[in-house]
Amino acid sequence: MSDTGPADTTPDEGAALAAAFAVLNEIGIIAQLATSRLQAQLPAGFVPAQFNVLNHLSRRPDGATPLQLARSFEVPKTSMTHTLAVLDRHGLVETVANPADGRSKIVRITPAGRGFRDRVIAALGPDLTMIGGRVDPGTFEALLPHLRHLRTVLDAARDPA
Amino acid sequence: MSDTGPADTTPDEGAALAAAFAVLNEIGIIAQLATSRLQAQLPAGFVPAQFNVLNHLSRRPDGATPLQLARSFEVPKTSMTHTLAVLDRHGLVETVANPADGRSKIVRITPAGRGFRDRVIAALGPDLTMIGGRVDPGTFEALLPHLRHLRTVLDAARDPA
DNA sequence: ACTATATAGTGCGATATCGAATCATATGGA
DNA sequence: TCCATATGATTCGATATCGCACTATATAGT
Repeated sequence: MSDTGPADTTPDEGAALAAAFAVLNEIGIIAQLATSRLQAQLPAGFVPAQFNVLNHLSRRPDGATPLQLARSFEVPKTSMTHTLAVLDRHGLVETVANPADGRSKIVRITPAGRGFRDRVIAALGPDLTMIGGRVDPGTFEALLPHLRHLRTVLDAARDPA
Repeated sequence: MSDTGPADTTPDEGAALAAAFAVLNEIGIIAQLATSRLQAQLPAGFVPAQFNVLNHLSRRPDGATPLQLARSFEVPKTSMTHTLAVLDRHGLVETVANPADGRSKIVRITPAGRGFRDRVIAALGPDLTMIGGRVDPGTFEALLPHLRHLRTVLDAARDPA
């Protein structure tokens, strides 16, 4: 068997698997590095998961239910309950009853939450500019469509959930 | 200001920032989805971080020090101490004194650890094959060189550490 | 050699993440 | 209507992750 690939496949399948494995490996490493940089820009006491939820909600003016958020981020409901409790405690999101379902809630970002998000993004700017200045021109543009496509496929291939 | 970008830049800078932000956003989402799939294939009680260390060590026959591992994954030393303690307790890595530095240790993967890693990768195969069958042909090959390049730049741009 | 400082690793307490169980409300079928 | 089952959310206990403080060893300057 090859160094990184799984066992016993035809050469073509093996090569395809190796490429997929390598891509996801690189993506994992880049995400780790990017998360570290995000973490470094967050106020003390906040973690990337909390910012990510705020960022997500900033594009949903109508809000979302905790379960929808949990599914979007592929985390257990209980983790989202905790994350939302923290954001709520800081006044960055607000929670109201779901008029369509008495068991559920609607979570919305508050103006304070929007300000928080905007400040973090602004703080990331110089970092991103620095990175942008060091990569070959066109790198991001070359990556983006393929990444969107891959994400769409992965997203559609989730457990029937 | 644009929807996702930071404030007050020239149009060109703004567009470049938006592209970089979008790429890292997609990468983060894909990594999340991929991690969930990895998680699903791990034996109960193991987390991706532990597998990642095993996978990393499988390519370093001479082993690595805990600090090197912590830096590779950009996690605090204390997190790595814990991760290695779990792997050690299960006999998946072994730890010996560092002959070159009395304060340090060398961590190596054991045959059991290699078997563990190989089994997980084999279990991932069908999943990856399914994904490979649903993405446009050439997607992974198109992504890989640019991702490697981006990772290299991010890696080189880390704090002087 | 001696001292000051830097570095590798760990112990501890706090928060984050997660799985199992629980409670409340919805939904579908007799 | 009543009951069985499904679903949204939370509580609780266990593990993971992390920052701070500490110990032990190394290194540099004198």
